[in-house]
Amino acid sequence: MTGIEDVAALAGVSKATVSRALSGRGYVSAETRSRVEAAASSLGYVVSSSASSLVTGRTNNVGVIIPMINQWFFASILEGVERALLDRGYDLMLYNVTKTEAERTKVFEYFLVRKRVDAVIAVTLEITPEETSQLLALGKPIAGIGGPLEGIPTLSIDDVEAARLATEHLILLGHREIMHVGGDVHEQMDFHVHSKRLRGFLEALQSAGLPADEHSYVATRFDIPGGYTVGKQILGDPRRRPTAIFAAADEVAIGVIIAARELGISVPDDLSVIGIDNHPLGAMFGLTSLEQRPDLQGEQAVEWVIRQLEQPGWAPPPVHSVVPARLVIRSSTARPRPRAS
Amino acid sequence: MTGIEDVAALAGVSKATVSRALSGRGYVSAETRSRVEAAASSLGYVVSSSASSLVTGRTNNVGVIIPMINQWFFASILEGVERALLDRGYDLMLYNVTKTEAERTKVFEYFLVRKRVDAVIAVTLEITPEETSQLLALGKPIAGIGGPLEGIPTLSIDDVEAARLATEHLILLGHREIMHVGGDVHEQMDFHVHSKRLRGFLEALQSAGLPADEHSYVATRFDIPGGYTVGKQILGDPRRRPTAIFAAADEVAIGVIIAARELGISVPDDLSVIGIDNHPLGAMFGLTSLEQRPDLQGEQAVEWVIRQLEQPGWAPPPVHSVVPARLVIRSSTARPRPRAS
DNA sequence: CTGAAAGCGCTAACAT
DNA sequence: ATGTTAGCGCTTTCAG
Repeated sequence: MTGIEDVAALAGVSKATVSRALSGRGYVSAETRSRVEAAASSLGYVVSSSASSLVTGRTNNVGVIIPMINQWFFASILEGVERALLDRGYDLMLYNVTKTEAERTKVFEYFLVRKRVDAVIAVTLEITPEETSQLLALGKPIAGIGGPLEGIPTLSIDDVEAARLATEHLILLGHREIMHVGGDVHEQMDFHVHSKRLRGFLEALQSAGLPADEHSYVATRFDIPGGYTVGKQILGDPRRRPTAIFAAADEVAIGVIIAARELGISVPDDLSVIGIDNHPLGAMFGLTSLEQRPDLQGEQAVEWVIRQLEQPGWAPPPVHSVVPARLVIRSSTARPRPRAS
Repeated sequence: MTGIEDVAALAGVSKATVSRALSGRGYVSAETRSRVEAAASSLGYVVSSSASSLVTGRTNNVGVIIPMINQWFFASILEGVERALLDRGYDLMLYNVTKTEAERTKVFEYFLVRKRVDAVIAVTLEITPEETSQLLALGKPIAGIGGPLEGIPTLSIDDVEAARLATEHLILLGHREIMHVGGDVHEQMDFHVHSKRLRGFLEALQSAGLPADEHSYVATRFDIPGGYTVGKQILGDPRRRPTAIFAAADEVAIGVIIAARELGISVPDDLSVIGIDNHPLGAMFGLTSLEQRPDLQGEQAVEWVIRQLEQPGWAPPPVHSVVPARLVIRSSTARPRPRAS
């Protein structure tokens, strides 16, 4: 394996100069630099990251802890993080920590045990206070996405606001019988997403002077089958059927629409459905949705940690800060035509 | 940061002994070992991976190159790979290489440039011969999943056989008008999956003495919307409608079923649909499916590369070897009742 | 079974 | 602007 010494010899300079020329740190004359670069590439030289990490203390790796990969939201975040990281010249170490205790400890051990990452990005991680302090004890930049992590700067959209916007959109279209299909407020891994979206919904109704009771809201699993099941129930009885539904997530909304279509209910003609996320499948179902860009959140988190790495002293926005996603009503997709009023 | 020297001092032994005790390599008396371990954990000592990599030449990292994350098949592989790697004590470096040229070269540069992985797993990577040789030139264990990579041991299911099994299942149930909805044979990133599944389908028909013409097969995009679009076309005309459909992937099958239900066609009563993959959403649509376990392929690939790492001399099965997935007909879900004979 | 010592390949002062 | 030199923290002969 060709090392820095070979390059130095070929270029007729010292190892130090090669290091400076290739890393861009320190003064090197343009002429020398190009000679070194030529030598390096002709030899196919590449720095040994272990050697350079050993002396600099920097690994150029960022660890990502994520609870699942096989769901649109999480996969999107991961894609965004990966893209941003690669772009900035960092590598991504993936830790898919599931709920099982054994795996959790293993991951935390690895992180704490191996000093191989410069920073950590934690995605909707549900962790105990002690796990948090273990993370913090690393003394490395950390950013969270999607769930407030006590003591850790976290990114997420403004759920209350998003829900309110969605609901107001329906109200503006003339709907008065609007129902909310959301997640179970008592669910694990909630991070108050469900309760916040419910709150935004209720606030919007209230502002518009519309009544809200326990029939205005129903909880289900946060995926397509969840929405489907509930959709069949809600829409089965024509007398109780709302004219519009605000689903807390596109996946739920899609389930509802599938159910509706099977029942011969046309969306959006007979029933308006709006969701949050802008899930790619939405287009197929004529779904109106507020755009949440998990990939952008991922990119943002990367910015946060890298900025801390590269300009010491800089600190991300305070704990639990909430960065609103771009909320876009794709009105072209939504043409609700309420029967009521 | 506490180093090996501190541990040695506290345990009253030399650095060398600490190293042996903690790494498990070399002779250390049981008594000494436990003293060292106690010292290490009381100090919260962890080895510096850069230092140890520098001297051993091993990083304990495996690189994974994958073209996309946000799709069931790919995410499943990634989950399987991650699980297996974590289990064996390796870390996973993720490289999501999309089609854009810039990103590709960047990834390949990183791999070639940084010597930070011990092995590489390439998922359905469509690479040029020179990229292949770049990979091979790394001189590190490599395994591919899903697409035959010239010169690289690759895992995939037996597509022809899977398609044949699925089709035979329908034939056995009495169907004679069976249609295949598959991917476009001329598609990029094909790896012959589409043509192989088509071939298996045709062979099954032929063996059963059933006719097959150009109307027996239709190509579409390999996802839910793709299946939906085609479903509407195929099933719209009651006279041409087949009694059964073999979809080349569950996602396509699900699209077809959604279309069928909207048309008032009951699955599986009026129409049998079978797919390949055992996609989790299948259950919601009463879909019969052959089980493909991408996560298991991921785990297998990990075994291959790690085995090469840990027992030099061992070699994985020859190039392009095909490992059949577990093919499970979930007959409980499928109750086709053909109108024809 | 344990210790001493020689690096692994590079970077960062410090000189020049 | 470039060269010299002293390690970074660990593993691994080689002695004992």
